[in-house]
Amino acid sequence: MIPNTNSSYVRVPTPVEFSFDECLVFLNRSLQENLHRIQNDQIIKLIDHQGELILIGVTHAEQHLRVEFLNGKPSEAGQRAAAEYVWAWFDLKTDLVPFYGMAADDPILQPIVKRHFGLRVMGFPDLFEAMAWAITGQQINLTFAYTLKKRFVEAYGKSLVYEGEIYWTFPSCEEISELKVSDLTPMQYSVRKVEYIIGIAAEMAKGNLVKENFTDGKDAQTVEKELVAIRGIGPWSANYVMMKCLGFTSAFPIADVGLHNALKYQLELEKKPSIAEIESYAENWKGWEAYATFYLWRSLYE
DNA sequence: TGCCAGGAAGCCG
DNA sequence: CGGCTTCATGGC
Repeated sequence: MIPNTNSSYVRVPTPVEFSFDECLVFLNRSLQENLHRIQNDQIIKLIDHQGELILIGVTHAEQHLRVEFLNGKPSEAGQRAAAEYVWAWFDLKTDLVPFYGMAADDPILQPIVKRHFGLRVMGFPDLFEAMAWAITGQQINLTFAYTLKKRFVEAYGKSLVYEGEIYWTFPSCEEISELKVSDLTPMQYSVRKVEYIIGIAAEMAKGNLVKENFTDGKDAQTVEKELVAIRGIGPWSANYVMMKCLGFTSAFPIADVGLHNALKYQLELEKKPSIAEIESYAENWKGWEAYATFYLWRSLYE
């Protein structure tokens, strides 16, 4: 191996309301996760910036994340892209003070927020990844969803070996747009999910579907409507993508089974709450439904 | 072993 | 618009 003598890094400032450990718990939730690896409190992840493969090692230091470049110093644009990726990944742009102010008086959220202070909505900066993962996870258990993602990534993603371990990028929309349905069904994706994913990849590859279209100041209702118009994206997926990729703290995947189970356990209910009951609980969460949901999900894997 | 899983489309009235 | 059916297969 060629020794990396020109070690370099960038810093990404973190707010006070930030807990690296809480974010790590989330990133560690599946043993099948192959888009990052965590060892010794360092997150290692491969990023594809316009064809430039950048392997980053993220650690936490005083009031910042240190983003180290492990496979050589990237271009200036690559360094900037890596910093922006981390910024979006940990949702560092959101000021959580008002959320915590609201949650302090909320009977459901108060204990969870206290226990997991500093947890951020861990996101998907890449729109194609967010949409493809949402579709993959529809109606199947998370363990199986991770199995499917692992097969998908290892068939069509780019990879790089570093210190004996292999790191992957999520497949690009350009590559997936050229696939046939029969390329993916052997992985045990359903035919319909493959149609959805390839269809979305094709629209993105043609430039008809871009993240900036949804982050240019449109209100949440408009964005949700535009997303739901896309085949394969229903209300749950639209709100999931808005929450995890587009930065809407008001996004609310209210039909989510995990959310229902979290509320059931949290409130010690006999059965899962109805949508109407959830709407009632959520009246207090206005503007922060995404964070309420993410913290409730967190409460499921203590 | 049968019900459940981080749903959505398509059809019908 | 609201309800019902189909898809599809692993996990536990």
